[in-house]
Amino acid sequence: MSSLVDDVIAFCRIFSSFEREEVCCGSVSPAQCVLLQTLRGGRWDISSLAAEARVTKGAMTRLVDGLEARGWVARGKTEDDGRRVLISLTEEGAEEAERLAQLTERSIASVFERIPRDEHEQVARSIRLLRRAADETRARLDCC
Amino acid sequence: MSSLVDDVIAFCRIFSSFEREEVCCGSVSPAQCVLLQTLRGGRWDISSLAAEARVTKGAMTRLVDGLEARGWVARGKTEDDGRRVLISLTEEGAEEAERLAQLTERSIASVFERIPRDEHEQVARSIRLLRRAADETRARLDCC
DNA sequence: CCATTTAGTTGCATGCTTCAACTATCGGAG
DNA sequence: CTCCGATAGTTGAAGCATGCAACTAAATGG
Repeated sequence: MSSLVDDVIAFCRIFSSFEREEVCCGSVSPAQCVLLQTLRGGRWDISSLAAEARVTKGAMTRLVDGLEARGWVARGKTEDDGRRVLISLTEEGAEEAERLAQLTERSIASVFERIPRDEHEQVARSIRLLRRAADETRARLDCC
Repeated sequence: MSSLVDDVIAFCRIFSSFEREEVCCGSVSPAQCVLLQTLRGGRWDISSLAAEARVTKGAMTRLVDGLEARGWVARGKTEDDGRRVLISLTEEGAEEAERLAQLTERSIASVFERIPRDEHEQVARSIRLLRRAADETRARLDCC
């Protein structure tokens, strides 16, 4: 029972170190990497991005500043609400996000290669269950 | 196929945010939390701790400084090599590490509660496979 | 005995984060 | 319509983590 906890912790920490060393390596910070991935889904405003990443609006403003300075994202205004700022990927930003996504995918694939092929389906299913459960748990926390 | 990658990424990121918000919350930084857990296994020297955590020796020196200032770890010398510094938990440090470990365990348990009971065994097995595969992948990286 | 390597520390620069104060805008009550 | 409170975002100050490079102390080997 306790070994399960150890395994979850160990796996997540190793995955984080892969992210730092293989994906972000040199080019971007882990936080910027996550942000670029998030923006692949479309336009977001600062507050939503901050909530998604679980940081303050101030921190998100500066993360966006960093990506904007590199020409990877652009700030845009909405017509209906002059306060909101919509962040979107530039063409270069989309390319960089795609590159980082491929590195991440390759990193995870190299882990899966070390798992017997006949286990893959079950492992994928388990991860999906875990992800959903974690999403629900996190949502519950937000309302308390 | 791509959804598997998304699920792994999402789960690990949510777990990281749990670690930050529920476990370390207020008391210690995530890095210090990990370090305390590592030290539950016995004495380590700075270089080994740095390698384990994948940071430079300088960064590890300062992490240890922080824990030492709070009275949670102690620096000790070895008899055979005057350069090495052995870090060990103090009694208070061991208590804090235990407290953090329990918080982590509770956090993971609350995720598992949202997974059907008859899936638990399979999920635990999958996580163990993933952890081992990630360990091996990481070890392979070290030698390149 | 001296040169080289190894363990650890420290100065400096950079980046992420929070908190709190601040600006600009929106929306509703009167 | 006007004013007040709420909301979106930015900014300044401070704290912490980290890498790099220079440095000290100790071990190792020729």
